[in-house]
Amino acid sequence: MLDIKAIRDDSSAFVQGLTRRGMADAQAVIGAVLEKDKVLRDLLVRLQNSQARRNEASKLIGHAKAKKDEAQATGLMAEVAGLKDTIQQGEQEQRDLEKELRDLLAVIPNIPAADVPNGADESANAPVDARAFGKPPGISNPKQHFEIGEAFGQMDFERAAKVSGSRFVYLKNDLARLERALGAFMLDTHTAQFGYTEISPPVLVKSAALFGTGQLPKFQGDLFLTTNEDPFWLVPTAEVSLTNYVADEILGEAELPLRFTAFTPCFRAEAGAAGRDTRGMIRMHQFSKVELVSITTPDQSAAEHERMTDAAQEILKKLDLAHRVVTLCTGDMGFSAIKTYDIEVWLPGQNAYREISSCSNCGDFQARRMNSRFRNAEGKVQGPVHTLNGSGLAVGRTLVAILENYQQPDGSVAIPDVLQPYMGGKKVIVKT
RNA sequence: GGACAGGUGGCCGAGUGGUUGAAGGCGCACGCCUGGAAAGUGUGUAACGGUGAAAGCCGUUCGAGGGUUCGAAUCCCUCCCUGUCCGCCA
Repeated sequence: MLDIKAIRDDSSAFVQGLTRRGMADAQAVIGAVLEKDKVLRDLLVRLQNSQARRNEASKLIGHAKAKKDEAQATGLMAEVAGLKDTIQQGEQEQRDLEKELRDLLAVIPNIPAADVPNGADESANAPVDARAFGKPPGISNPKQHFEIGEAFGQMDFERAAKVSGSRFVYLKNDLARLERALGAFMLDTHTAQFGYTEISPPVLVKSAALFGTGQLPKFQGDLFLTTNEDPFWLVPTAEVSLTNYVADEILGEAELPLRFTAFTPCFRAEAGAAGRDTRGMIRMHQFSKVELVSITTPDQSAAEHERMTDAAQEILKKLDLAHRVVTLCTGDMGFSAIKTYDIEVWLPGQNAYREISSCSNCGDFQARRMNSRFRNAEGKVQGPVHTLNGSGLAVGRTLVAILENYQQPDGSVAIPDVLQPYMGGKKVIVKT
């Protein structure tokens, strides 16, 4: 949620920021917000004057009654009775206007940071050369991960389709264990090396949580919703559960930054993705992911963003997987972000770099929606915190990357050194 | 799911219709006291919004939303949450 006061102070900066994102009618959108805000504030001045007079008169009534001055009390009571309708009407109008203003603001995306490159789509994303790691391995006639997994008899899309439909998979045996190993390895790295606190969070959440992180109300179509009387949403990412942990709270500055990590399933409807990545495990309705979330003060968030990206990259480095990092351009960023790094891992089977992590600084955008603030050592409330989230990493896609990058000429797949302890010492995966 | 009991400031806790935004305590901040500290003692200590150059003034908020009343933390209705017991259950 954008800050209405900041919009009032410098609306052109917001028009400019939204235009950079590719919003064609940014001027009109901000104009509508300002107009609604003006109507609301005009109402508040009138309403509050009436309320002040009512309060004053009511106090006088109390005094008059105490002094047994019934005549004065009766006169004042008549006056307040006259104000009653005006006030009740005004209060209703206030509620309506506040909701209308909130509804307008709720669907406006965050403003990109100054150092985010302009652009309409992923072709304008900017490589971060200093973060690039490794070289694509020279594998002749590389197989795709699903060819390898199916040949092993450990990756079964057909049975998954029978039971659940498309975009689901059964992993079996060593591949099932590999998923669990990756989750444990990632959690261990983030907790031990980067100070994240391991969390096992809810994966069914209320609407308010999804509003807080920005998935609702605009992106309802990407989500699954249960059908019971008080429905739940299935989280599309643990970002929702981890970030909303601090919703409606005022945190002490001394306890910041908070760093949370969790290994959870994620659920995405993938509406609008028909025909994309239809084969294999790249795009599923259900997948597992290790998520990173940081809650910081405003002055820490930019540095924390770099640190979080380091943590995510560290996993790929330990696995010795070639990857590159791009800064998403204004047109390719998510709704809540002010700046995003995507980490793209090399997939020999696809002969391409594919996204395996996305690390975003959301500034105060989510904090404002969640009502998460912090106070300084003196106890003074300082305003909204900053929130960041990143994949550290997408476990399904990491498994894909391992299969494709570690495939051997004999059809087996070597297990990266750092994972062998998690695989009971096993060094290689073969057909079972 | 059923039956009770509750939801008040950073925390605990008083408060059943009229200077109560809220006693008291804890915590915290500053001062006094002390060689220094503890103890003791004094003062201060909510958020959000409107208005204003500022000081300030005003409004809203006692789980949420409605209602009664001239006036609601206090009375009524609906909902949510927490605790305890029972039932069910991984």
